[in-house]
Amino acid sequence: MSEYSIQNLAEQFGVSARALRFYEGKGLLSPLRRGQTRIYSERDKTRLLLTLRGKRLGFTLEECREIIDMYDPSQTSDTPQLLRLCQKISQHRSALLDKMEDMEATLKLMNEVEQKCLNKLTENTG
Amino acid sequence: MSEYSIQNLAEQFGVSARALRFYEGKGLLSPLRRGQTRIYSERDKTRLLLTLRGKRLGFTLEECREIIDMYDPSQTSDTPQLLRLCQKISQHRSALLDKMEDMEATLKLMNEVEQKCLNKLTENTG
DNA sequence: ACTATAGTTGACGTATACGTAAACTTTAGC
DNA sequence: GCTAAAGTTTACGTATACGTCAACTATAGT
Repeated sequence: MSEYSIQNLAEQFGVSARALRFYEGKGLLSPLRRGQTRIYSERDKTRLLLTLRGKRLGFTLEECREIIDMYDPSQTSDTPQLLRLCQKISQHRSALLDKMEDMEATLKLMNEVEQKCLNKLTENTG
Repeated sequence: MSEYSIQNLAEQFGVSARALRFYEGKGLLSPLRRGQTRIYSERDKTRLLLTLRGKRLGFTLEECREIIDMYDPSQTSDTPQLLRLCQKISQHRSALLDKMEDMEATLKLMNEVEQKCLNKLTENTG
């Protein structure tokens, strides 16, 4: 049950088959082939989820790939590689926390404007 | 003190003058002119801040403009317009909260991978 | 008056992220 | 065996967000 056709996977995530092939070209997905036909696995599905999530957060596909490759259970036991991984995680977390601040600031502003808006509306009615 | 040249404003935000002109073409900024020369005000500065913040969150410039125009103290007292504003705020807040969920999920994943990474490192050392 | 500096308007170039059409192959159903 | 559906590659097209000249103007300093 962990095999998906290109159309199936595309529909599951609401993207086009073209997009999946494009992501493959960018190294984000690497489906097996039955003949020429692409066969997507659970791993591909997970990576697609992370890709789209990253996109929504404003990361480029290249950045998504970097992050996702990092998190992929490639399972290195090599100490220097593990250290580099920890470093990269720190970097990406900083980037995310920065975005988080942007979001909180934006939400705060939204709430303020909404309050002003509601106040005016009650003025109009009252 | 609330006037800035194009270079000055660009440097304050770490963007190019070209970008500021581009944003102007997109309706995000609307500096006054002294002759042909652009003079940026505090309002422009604020809108630029919001623009860059929106960009970092993955909004297009067009979306940024929509949001920022909305929040700009144009101060409508017109009831139907105020109601539309409230609606739009709700929409944008939903979009933001979705992004927030993406971020939290990503942070959670980061922490998990980091933990695994640290565990392996202690294994290697121990 | 001369030059350096900053600014202006085109206009073309570029990277990202796909869309879309063309031409062909493979697979499934009748 | 034939057709329709789904898949493939190749290649050009498009929207976004600027970068990068080019050619000209305007202003400040010596």
